[in-house]
Amino acid sequence: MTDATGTTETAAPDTAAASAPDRSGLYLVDGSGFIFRAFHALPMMTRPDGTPVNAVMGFSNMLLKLLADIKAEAVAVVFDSKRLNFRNEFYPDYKAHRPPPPEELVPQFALIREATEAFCLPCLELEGYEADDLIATYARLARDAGRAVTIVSSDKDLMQLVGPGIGMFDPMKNKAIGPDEVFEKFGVAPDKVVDVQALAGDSVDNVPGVPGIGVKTAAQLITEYGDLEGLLSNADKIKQPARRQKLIEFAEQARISRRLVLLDAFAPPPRPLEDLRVREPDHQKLIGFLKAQGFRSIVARVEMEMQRDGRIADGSASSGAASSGSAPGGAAPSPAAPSPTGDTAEAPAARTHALSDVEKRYELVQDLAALRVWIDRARTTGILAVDTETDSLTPATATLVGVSLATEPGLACYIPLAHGAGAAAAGQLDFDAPPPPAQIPVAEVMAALKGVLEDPAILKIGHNFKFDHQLFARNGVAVSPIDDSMLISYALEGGAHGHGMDELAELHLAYTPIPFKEICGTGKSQITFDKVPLDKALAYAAEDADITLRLWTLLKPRLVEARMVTVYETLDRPLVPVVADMERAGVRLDREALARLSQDLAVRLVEVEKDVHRHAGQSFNIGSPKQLGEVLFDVMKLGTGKKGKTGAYSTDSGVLEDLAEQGHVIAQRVLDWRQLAKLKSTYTDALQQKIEKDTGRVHTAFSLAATNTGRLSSTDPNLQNIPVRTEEGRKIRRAFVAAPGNKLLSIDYSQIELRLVAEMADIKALKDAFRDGLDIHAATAAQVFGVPLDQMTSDIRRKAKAINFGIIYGISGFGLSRQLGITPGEANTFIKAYLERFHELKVWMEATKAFARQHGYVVTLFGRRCYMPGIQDKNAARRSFAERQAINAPIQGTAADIMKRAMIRVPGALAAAGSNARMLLQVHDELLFEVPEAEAEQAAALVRGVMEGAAQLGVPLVAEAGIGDNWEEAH
DNA sequence: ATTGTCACG
DNA sequence: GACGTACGTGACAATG
Repeated sequence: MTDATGTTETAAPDTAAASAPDRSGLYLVDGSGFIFRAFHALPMMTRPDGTPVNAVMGFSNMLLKLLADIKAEAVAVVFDSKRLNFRNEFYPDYKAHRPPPPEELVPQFALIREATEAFCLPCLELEGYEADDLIATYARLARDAGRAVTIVSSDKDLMQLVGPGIGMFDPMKNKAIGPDEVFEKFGVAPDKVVDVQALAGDSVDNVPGVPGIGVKTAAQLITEYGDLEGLLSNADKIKQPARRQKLIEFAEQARISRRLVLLDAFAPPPRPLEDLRVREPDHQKLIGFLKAQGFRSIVARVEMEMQRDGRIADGSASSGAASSGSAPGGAAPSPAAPSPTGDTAEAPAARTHALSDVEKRYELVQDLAALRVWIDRARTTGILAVDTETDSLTPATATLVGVSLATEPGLACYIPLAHGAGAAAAGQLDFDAPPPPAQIPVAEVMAALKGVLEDPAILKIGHNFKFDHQLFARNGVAVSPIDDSMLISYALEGGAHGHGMDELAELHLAYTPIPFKEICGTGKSQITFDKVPLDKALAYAAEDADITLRLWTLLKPRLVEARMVTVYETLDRPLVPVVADMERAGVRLDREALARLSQDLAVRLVEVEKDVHRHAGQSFNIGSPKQLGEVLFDVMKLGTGKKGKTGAYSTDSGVLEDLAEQGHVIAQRVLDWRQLAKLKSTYTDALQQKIEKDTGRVHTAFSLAATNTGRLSSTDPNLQNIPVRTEEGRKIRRAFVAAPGNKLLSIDYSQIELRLVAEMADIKALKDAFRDGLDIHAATAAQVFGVPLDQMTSDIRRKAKAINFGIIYGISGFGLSRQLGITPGEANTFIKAYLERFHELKVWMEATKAFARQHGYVVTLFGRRCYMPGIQDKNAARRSFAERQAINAPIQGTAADIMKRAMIRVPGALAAAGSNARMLLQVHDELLFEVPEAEAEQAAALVRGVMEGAAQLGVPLVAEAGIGDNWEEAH
C-alpha cells in the first residue's frame, strides 16, 4: 500500500509537486501516549500550589526541544477523546479493566492541553476515535500531499503506519523508529504488524489475540502464510496439533483483535490539514504559562533562544492567526469567542450546508490536463465521490457513458466518455447533426483514474456503489477502499425510510435533485444518457457526485454516534464488491427449454380457459379478479362471496380452494389456470427476455438497502422467487443450468431461523434438541404434545412444524388456526402448551416487544437496528402488526446478518483454496455456485465450512450441499 | 399509480 | 370488547 503516488504512467509531470513544493514535514505528537509515559518516567514534582506537574514538565520540555530541533512547517498534538470509541462497540472489553489514572495525573490532562495552546500548536481530538486513529488519518492526508510525516510517539500500536514518507520518533529515548526498528520489535514489515498483533494480543489494551501465541510465533506464522486471513483459512494445515486447535477455535477472536488494533485512517478530520501550519509562538503567553507552572529552567531556555534569534516577544502572530489560541490566562477555549478556524466541538449541523447555500462549481472535463487537476485534488483530500452514467440499468452489460467526481461539497466535475452527437437520437443518420463532442478516450480516462481508484489511501465514495463498482471492474479497475452513502443510511435507519439518493437529499439536505426524467424524459420518448447534451449531463451527473459527498459528510460521523460502525463495516460495506461480482457473473439459462415450456403452457392455458368458460356458461377474462368474482358469486351463486375492503369479491387461492373442496370443479380449474398463467408470464416468457445478448446469461440486481430486516432482495428479474414447490414449477428451475464443463452447487442453511429463536430466547430444551441433531419438528411435537418419538404421527409433527413457523412470524391464534384449518380456540391451546414447555420464549417475546415500544426499533444479534414505526400506533390492529414484526425482525435479520458474514468470507476462502467456483445467487438461506465439475465436491465442503462457521452460537449452524447440472438437481 | 394475486425464503 | 392478522420480499395483469 505504499507506492500509491506516481505509479500511473500518465502522471509524468506531477504538477502538484512541481508547482506547490510543499515537501516540509508534518509532526504529529501523540499527546495522550506521551502524558502517561512522562508521568511514569519522571520523578514527581509539584507546583507551588501543590498541583502535580511532572508530566506537564516533561511534555513542555519535549515540545520545546522538538520545535528547536526540527524544521517542521506543521505540528499538531493529538489526544484521545474522553468517551468510548468505536472499538468498544464491537468489543466492550477493549481497554476495559484499565485502572483509572493515578490521582496525581488527573489534573495534568487539562494542563497539557493548556501547554499545547501556549505553544500555539493545534490540539486535535475527535469523539469516538482514539488519538492513534487521528494520527493515522492526518499521516495519510499529509503523505498523499507529498509531505514527510513524523509521528512523535513510542507507542507500538502506531508502528503499523511506518512506511515510505512516514516515520516515527520516540521522544523519550530520543531515537527514530523506521521499518528496521519495527521489524526488530514485531519480526515483520510494518504492513503486517496488525496481523501479528491480532494473533499475539495485548494484555494492556485487553486485545485478546489467540491464547498461547506470542509475537515471535505470530511473526513466524504471518511470514509463512502472508496475512491473518491466509493463515486462518489454512489453519487446518498447521502441523503442531495444539497450535492448530487454538487457531481454529480462536479464529473469530483473532479477527476481532485485528480490528481492534487496526487504525482507522479515514476518521473525519476535525480540521483541515492546511490549518496545522506552525505559527510564530506568542512568547509572552508561553512564558506566562511556564512561569505559572514554576518551570524556571524552561523559561530561561525560552528567553535565551529568543535573544539568540533576535526575536522580540510582541505578539508577532498578528490578527487572524492569533485568534484561536490567544484567550488570556490559558483558559479552555472560550465558547463566547467563535473561532474562524473552527473548533472540534462545533455542532454537527454546521458541518454541512444546504445545497443552495454553497456555490456549485461544476466543471466539464474534456481533456487529460483538466482530468489531472481532479486527480491531484483527490490525492490532496484523500476523499473522492464517484458516480457513473450509463445507457442501461444492467451494469453487467451497460456501456459507460460518463464519470463524475466530487472532491469537496460544491466542487464536482463530469467526464463524458461516450456521448453521441446531440439530438441525433433514434440512430438515424443525420448529416446535419452536430459532431460528437470532444471526449477523452475511455481507455485513457481509466488509465489515469486507476491509480486513484485503487489507491488504498484514497477513499472512494458512491451512492449504491455496487453499480459503479461493477462498471469499473469491467474496465479493469478494482475500486478500493470504498464507502457507500446509501449503505451508511441503511445501517443508521433501516426500516425508517428509503435510502435512494433523491429521498435522502430531501430528508437531510432539504434539496430536490434534478429528476432523471427531466434529463432523459420518460416512457416511449425516453432517451439514453449518451444522447443527453453535455450541459445538461454536467448539471445532472456532477450534482449526483456532489450530493453523494454531502450525504457522506453528514452521515458518516453519525455511524459512530449511533454505534453502528460495526454493522456497516463488517456486514454491509464489504458486501459491495462481493455482490457486484455475483451480479456480473450472472446465471446461465437454457433458452430453448424455456421456450418449449412457454409453448406447452400456452397450449394448456387455452384448454383450461375453454373448460372454465364451459363451466361458467360464458366467456370472460379469468385474469380479472373482478370479472371472476362476478361470474363465481353473482352468476353461478357459489356460496356467498364478498370479502375485500374495497367491496370486491375475494378470489384468492384460499377462497378457491374452499370452493374446490365443496366439489365446484370450476374453482380447481381456475386455480390451475392461475398457476399456469403465473408460470408463463412471470417466468418462462419473462426470463427469456432477460437473457443478455453480450453474456448469454441473466444478471439480476440485488438490492442491499431495500428490506426492513437486513435481507437482500432481487430485482429485474427477481431470482429469489423461482418456483420450487410444485412439479410444474420445478420444470422452470431445470432451465437454470451450469456452463459446459461446470456444475451448479447449492448450499443452504438448515432451519437457521428456528435455531436463532433457540439461541436468542435461550430456550434450553430447544437448544439441546438442535445440539443432539434431532428432527426438530418431531422433537418439539414430542415435548409440547407429550407424544413419545416412536409414536409420532405425521399429523402431530405437521402441527408442531406449523407452530414452529408461527413463532418465527410472531404467532397469533388466528394465523395458526388458518394455517392448520382448526379453530382459533384450538390454536390458542396449542400456543399455550408451546409457551409453557418453552417458557423462556415468552420472556424473550415480551422483552423484545417492550424494547421495541421503548426505542422504536429492535436489534439483531449482530447489532443491526430494524425500525418499526407502527409500534406506538393507537390503532390496535396496526400495533399488533408492529408487535409481530418486532418478534420476526430480530430473527429474520440475524439470519440475514449471518448469511452476509458467510458471503463476505466465501470469495477469500475460495481464492485461498485455488478454487474456480463462482458465487452466483443468494436466496436468503441458500447460496448458488457455478463450479468446474472436477472441483465441485471440494468447493461444497469449503463453502459449507464457511457457512457453518459464520457465527459462533450456542446452537450449531448446519449447511447442506447439493450438486447437479441444473438448479433443481442441485437443490 | 394502486390493487389483487402468487412465486420464493 | 374490538380491531383483522401470521414475517419478509418483487412481478405481472387488471383497473382507475
